[in-house]
Amino acid sequence: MIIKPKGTHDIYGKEAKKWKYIEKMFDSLMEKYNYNYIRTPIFESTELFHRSVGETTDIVSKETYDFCDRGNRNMTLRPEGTAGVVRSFIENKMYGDPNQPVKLYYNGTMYRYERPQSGRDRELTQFGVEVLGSDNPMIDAEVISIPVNLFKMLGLKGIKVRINTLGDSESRNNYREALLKHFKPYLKDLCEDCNNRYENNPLRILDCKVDKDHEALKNAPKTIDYLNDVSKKRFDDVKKYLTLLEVDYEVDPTLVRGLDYYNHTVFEIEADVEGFGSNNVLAAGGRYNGLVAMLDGPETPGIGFACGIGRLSMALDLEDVELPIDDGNEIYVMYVSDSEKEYAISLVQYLRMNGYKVETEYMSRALKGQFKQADRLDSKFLIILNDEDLKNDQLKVKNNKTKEEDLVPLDYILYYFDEKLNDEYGDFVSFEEDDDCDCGHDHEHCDGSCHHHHE
RNA sequence: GCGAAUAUGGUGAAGUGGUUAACACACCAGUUUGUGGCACUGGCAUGCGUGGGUUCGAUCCCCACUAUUCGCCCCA
Repeated sequence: MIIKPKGTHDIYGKEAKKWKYIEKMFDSLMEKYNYNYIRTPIFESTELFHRSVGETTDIVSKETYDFCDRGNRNMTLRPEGTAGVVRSFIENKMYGDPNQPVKLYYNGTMYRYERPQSGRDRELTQFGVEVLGSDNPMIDAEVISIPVNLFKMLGLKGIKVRINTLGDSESRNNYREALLKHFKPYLKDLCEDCNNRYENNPLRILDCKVDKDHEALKNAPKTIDYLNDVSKKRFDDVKKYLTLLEVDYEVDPTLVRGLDYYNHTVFEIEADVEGFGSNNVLAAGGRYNGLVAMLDGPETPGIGFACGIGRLSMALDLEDVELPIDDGNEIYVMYVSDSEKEYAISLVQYLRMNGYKVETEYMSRALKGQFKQADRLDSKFLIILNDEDLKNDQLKVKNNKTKEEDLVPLDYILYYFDEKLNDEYGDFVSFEEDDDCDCGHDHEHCDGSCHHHHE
C-alpha cells in the first residue's frame, strides 16, 4: 500500500467541511476589506527564498524542499507566502498601479522539510494578506485586526495578541549590538542552543525555553530602549490605532520573528487554549519595508500576516466551537424497480437543476436500507417512487421529520418544495417574482443560490 | 539533526509463549415477498505495521526497519 508522505494530511469529510467554511469566511471578510485575491506558483526559483527569507536562517539552509527541474533550474517549494507575492508585485509592476496601496490576499499550501509534531507539518495551508505601498501605521493596525476579527467571527475566544517593534534597520542594529554586549559575559552559563543563537540570531536568545528564568534574560536590554524617535512614534501610533479598532493586545519585548526581512511592527496571535501543543501561534506577521528593494523592486514598504488553517482548526476543536455547517441533504429519491430507477435518474437531475440538494440510491440497497441511508444524510424529504403513482403522474413525498406523506402531482413538485423547504429558511421567494430577492443584492447580481439557501 | 512513546478489523479497543484473537460501535442480511430508524437472529481480522532472530511453537520475547504521535532545535 502506498501511504502519504511524512508530515502531510488528507483533509476530507468533516474536517474538509470545516476548512471550506473557514476559507469561505476569510474570503468574504477580505471582500469587505477590499483586498484582491492572488495566486502565485507553489514553486519558485530557489534564489527568491534565499534572498528574501535570509541566507543564514535554518529555514533556507535546511528546511526547504529543493529540487532541480529537467532544465537544470534550482527550484524550491514555497516555505511561506510573502516572497512569492512580493516577487509577483515586482514582476508585474504593481507599484505602477494607480490604486495604491496594493492589498492582496492568498490561501495555499506551503512546504517545510521539518520533523512533524503537534501543529507542525511538512505541508501546511496558510492564508494571509500582504499590503504593499503604504507605510502608514494605520495599515499595521488594520492588518493585525483582520485575523483577530476573523477569529471572532468564527467564535474562537481564547486568543492572545502580542506585538512588538524591531524598529528601523538602524534601531535594529543598535539593539543587536547591545544584546551581544549584554550576553557576552553570561555565555558559559547559558545553554548550548543559546550559544548558537548568540552567533546566528541573538534576538532569539530572549525566548529560549531553557534559560527563560536566567537573570541575563530577565534584565536584557529591551527593544523599546533602542528605538530612535521616528520608530518610537510609529509604534505608538500602531498601538493607538489598535485600540481604536478594539483589538486587545499586549506588548511583548521578547517577541522577535525569525526572518531577516522584518522590521518595525511584528506580531503573533496565539491560541490561549487548554491542551494546545507547544506550537500555539495561529497567525503571525510583520512589516518588511526593505524586502521589495532587496528583491530588486523599487523601495516599497510592505506588511502582511499569515495564518495556518490546520492550527486554527485545532484551536476551534479544543474550544468545542461548532461551526454552523449545514450539510444536511434536502431530498432523497428512493426507488426499487428498474422503471422507477430510470424515472429517478431524470427526476434527480430535474430537481438539482432547479436548485435543490438531492441524493438518490447508488448501492442497490433494499428499501429499508435506502431509508437508513436517507437518514444518514440527514435528508429533509424523501420521494418514494412507485410505478403505480407514476402512472398517475404523482410523486409520493414524505417529510422525514413529521413523517407526513403527500401525494404531489408532478407538475406541482417544484412549487411544493419551494414552499416546504424555502419557508423553513424564512426567506420564501416565489419563482414568479422577478424583482429583488432577499439576499441583499439586487436581482441581476444575485447568483441564484439565495433563493432557498440563506446564510 | 536530537530525544521519548506507540503500532491488533471500517472505528474504538481487550488479550495470551500453544487448539476457533474478547467486547463495543459501524456496516450487511433476515424476521418484515415495496415505508425504515426499535427489538431479535445471523454475517463481518486465514490476521495482530514490515523483515529477521530465539523457540517444538510467537500477535505476545529479542533485533532492525518503517510509520504514527509528542517534545527539542528551528519557526514562515
